[in-house]
Amino acid sequence: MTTGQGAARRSRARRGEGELLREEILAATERLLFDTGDPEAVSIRAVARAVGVTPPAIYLHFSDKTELIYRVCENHWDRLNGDLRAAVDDIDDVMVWLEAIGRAYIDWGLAQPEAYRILFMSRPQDVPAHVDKAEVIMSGIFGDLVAAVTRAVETGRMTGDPTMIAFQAWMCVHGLTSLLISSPEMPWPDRDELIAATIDTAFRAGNASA
Amino acid sequence: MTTGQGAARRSRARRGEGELLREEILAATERLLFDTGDPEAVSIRAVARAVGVTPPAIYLHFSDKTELIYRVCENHWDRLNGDLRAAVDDIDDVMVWLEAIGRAYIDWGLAQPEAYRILFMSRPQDVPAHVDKAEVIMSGIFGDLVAAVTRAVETGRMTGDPTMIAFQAWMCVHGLTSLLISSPEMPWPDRDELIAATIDTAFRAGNASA
DNA sequence: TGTACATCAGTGAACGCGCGTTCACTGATGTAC
DNA sequence: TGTACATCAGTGAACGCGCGTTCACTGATGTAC
Repeated sequence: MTTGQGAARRSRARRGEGELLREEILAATERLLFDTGDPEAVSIRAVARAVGVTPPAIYLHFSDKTELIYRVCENHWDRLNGDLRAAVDDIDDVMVWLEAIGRAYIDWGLAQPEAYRILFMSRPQDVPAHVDKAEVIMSGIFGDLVAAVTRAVETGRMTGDPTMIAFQAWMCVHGLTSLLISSPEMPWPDRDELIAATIDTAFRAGNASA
Repeated sequence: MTTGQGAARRSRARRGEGELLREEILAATERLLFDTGDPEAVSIRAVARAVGVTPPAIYLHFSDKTELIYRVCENHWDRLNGDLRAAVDDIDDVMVWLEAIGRAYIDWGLAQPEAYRILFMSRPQDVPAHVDKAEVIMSGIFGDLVAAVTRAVETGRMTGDPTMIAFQAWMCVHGLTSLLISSPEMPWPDRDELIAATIDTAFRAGNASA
């Protein structure tokens, strides 16, 4: 087996159902990306093999490799935002919300390390030039975080600059998540304890009682 | 220019001086690695071009590509440990030492982001199998950190489990360093302020006065 | 001091590979009449 | 209900590329006698 000989040859879509292949290509690319965590390691040919189709068929749905990879990353962002929002959807108390979002973030990254790697640990040049990563992040869950911290400060439950506090909190949870991903073989302390301590530290910058 | 046509053809070393080429190869590989931050993006052929030599000449000094890359990474670790130790060499007070090492770590990563990326943000499979990364880290500057925190706890200046505190501190400074490296285009708050706040947070887990 | 020889530090050409992409094509599916 | 035709969803072969690695070789440098 060279690179997984993939599905048997895919039967051709009926007329008007060409879009089905598009979805299959995206799903296969995501699987490959998930396995390797490296956009460069995913090839058009490998995707085609995985789907059970010849390489030129990919070009019927994506203009080139860059666009294909980009579409998949777009999905990652959507999933991250969707999953995290769902995890804290029904929480009213802002301090509880903050703790929950921190945990949800760490869990998400550890559950799908390769997706996390692509979103937050990749080289800037791996992101297509027309994507405004700052805008993507700010309009997503991180924007919610800043809003939540702002509310906490306004109600006197935290003190300091909300943006600063939010960035610091992000750095704490990212530090944990990314180190566990990139160095799984380290003799880490108990993982649950580590997560609890990190959540605790993450929002201490703005802890009014500190 | 395809990939930098490199030096003009290198003049041949005199007899007994073959090891000179070895050093030049390592230096060129390090430069290429530094430019890309991606071990996969560095090729034997590109290294040979950069040195001004033909590809087979590389094999006179390294058994294969994996060994070449590994030797360069080894140098990175040595430099990290050497630079950081030098930065805190003459500090006696343990709390001052901790703050200084945190700053030195962040500065080092930001000054050579691609080296940092290779050491702390790469895929586990990019590291040659026979390297015990845990041992490399523990015997280096991180070992010094654990020792320092232990001293701080023993003298009553911090409280808690030294290993836990050290790991948490590492995560804080790593979170900052790696996010600044991987997302330079984000609208970060003032960098100096961010660094100061992170150093502050990093050791708060064990801050006896908290 | 001169010459044959071994060795060292490389070179040059070639191998087989997988890659992204293009191009001309095919053949099943649906539609018009 | 039957048939000619357009279209859609692909295929198959080929391009040129850079890669890691191997192999047989070369020619300057130093050494033994």
